[in-house]
Amino acid sequence: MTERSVAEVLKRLGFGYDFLGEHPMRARAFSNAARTLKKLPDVATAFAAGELDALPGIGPGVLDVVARVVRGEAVPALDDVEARIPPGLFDIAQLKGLGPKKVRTLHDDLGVSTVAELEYAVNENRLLALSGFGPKTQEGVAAALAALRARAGRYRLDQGLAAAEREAERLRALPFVHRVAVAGDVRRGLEIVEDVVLVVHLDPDGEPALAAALGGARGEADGLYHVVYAAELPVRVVTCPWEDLFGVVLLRATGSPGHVAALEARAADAGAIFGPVGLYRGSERVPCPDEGDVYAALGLHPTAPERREEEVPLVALGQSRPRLLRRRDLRGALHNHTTASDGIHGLGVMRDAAKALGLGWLGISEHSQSAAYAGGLDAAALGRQIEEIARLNAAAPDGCALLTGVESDILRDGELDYPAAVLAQLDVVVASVHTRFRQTPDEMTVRMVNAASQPYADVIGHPTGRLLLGRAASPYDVEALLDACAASGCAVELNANPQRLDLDARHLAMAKERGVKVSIAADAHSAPALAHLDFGVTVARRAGLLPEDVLNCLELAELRAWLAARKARARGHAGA
DNA sequence: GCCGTTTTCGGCCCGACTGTTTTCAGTCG
Repeated sequence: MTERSVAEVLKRLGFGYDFLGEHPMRARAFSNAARTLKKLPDVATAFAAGELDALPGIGPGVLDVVARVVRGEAVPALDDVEARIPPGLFDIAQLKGLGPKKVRTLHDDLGVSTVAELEYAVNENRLLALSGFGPKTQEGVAAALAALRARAGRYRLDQGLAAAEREAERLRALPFVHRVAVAGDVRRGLEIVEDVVLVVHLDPDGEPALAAALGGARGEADGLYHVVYAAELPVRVVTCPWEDLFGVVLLRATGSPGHVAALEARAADAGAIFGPVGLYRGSERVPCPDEGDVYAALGLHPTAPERREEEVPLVALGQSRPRLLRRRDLRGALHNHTTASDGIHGLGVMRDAAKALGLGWLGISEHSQSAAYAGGLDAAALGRQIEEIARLNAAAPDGCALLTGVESDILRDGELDYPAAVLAQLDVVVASVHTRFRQTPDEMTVRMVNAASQPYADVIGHPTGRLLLGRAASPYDVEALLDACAASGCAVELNANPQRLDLDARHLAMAKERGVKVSIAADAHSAPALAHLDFGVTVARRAGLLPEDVLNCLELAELRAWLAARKARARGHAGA
């Protein structure tokens, strides 16, 4: 039912060849290609545009696989590999700490071919006897299995949003459907969702036909029918039989329960009833074709979907309310990568893509020298990029301005990865942790506070290091980091990659309280990935951020002034 | 399989970490 993505197919080929031990270098080639294409949000579009062959590590063999996957055809090489490897082993290979070699041992020496069998083997301590395995390995596998169970049925926002849009399109194509809207946790922009909720206005007798068209199960709750079916995610379609009820149904299907309860209480205070099938004053139903009609009838400003949480108060008409950040407030974005480190597009392509998104400036921050695996730049390579950026800026003075920078690894004690003289040449320094995630919380707190106090650190990148449904946030004292940022003037990043969304909304609100500026970073490793900024705006809105809280909203000259002030402070620091 | 101031063969990101070993393989970032 769910077709595999191009990157997944390539990854399976890579693992398969590695597991079979026949073509180790071919395996690496496919694994590398999978990693490269993962940096593109939409491989099919890039393939259709003929943009893939230019990418490093993408040759005729990989392109052939991509073409087949995009066209929905079978991939003979994958069929061959999958015919020779029990399917469960591909799942086991996803577990942290288990690579092709260890999976091979598990299979050959223990007869394990499924996740369930692996769990059973772990419970019986049977991994201990395997060569290359020991108590720590078994503990690690047990933890990875627990993490796998914990994320079952949970999806990232980008996955939920993509599925919601696909399913909404599908519903709109049905002749008896008049209007479709995305609701639920996806609409409120939760970083992790469990299902997709859609609201449809359809013919009064259209609901059985809807269930038939979707192949779903019918149900009924609070006087409304819904249809439940499985797509990439579980989908629940709430049906709205009357046009002037749509606002009510959409509002209630969007939630949160706490927000809906607050609206119900507000209605009750005004002697009205806000229920599942309408807003009633006495026996009269108030027509509410849109959500705004509900809020207006209750004497309220509409609450943005991202702010509809229990702890966010309703705002009465006549009360002033701050205007939340919008996408079009963004003038630029920091922290992006090019082919100079581990990005897949060059400076010119990145700049043009940023301009096409309406951005007037774009910060380039490649990996630093310690990050050899990501093609980190030494001081000389940084110097060459600074010159190239100067040339590009001079050649197109009216285009999107490129800012020089680096994403410096934060070393074990919080120091940056270059001497001050090198950092001083750069427009902006983003400081991020990429190694030694397993320091104790106290050590990590000291490390992060030190990093935020480094004179040349301008932004702390993806501050907790979490990977959603992958790696937990580093369990250190984020408030101590924010205090240090408030003291030093260092900004914090909201990494907008949907796998990170780091900091989260709760911590961003704490940053705002302290007056710490937020940098919404695409952390783009390809030109199309700049679009991830949209997710950043969603999270920023959930945190209640305003344009004035966000560095991206500065005009180029204002940003340069902010950076220059930090540079002057750093020089003073060095002179002291 | 991909790639090329190493260019049609012969290499292939590389250092750190970890847990396992008894000198290092496997995995990760």
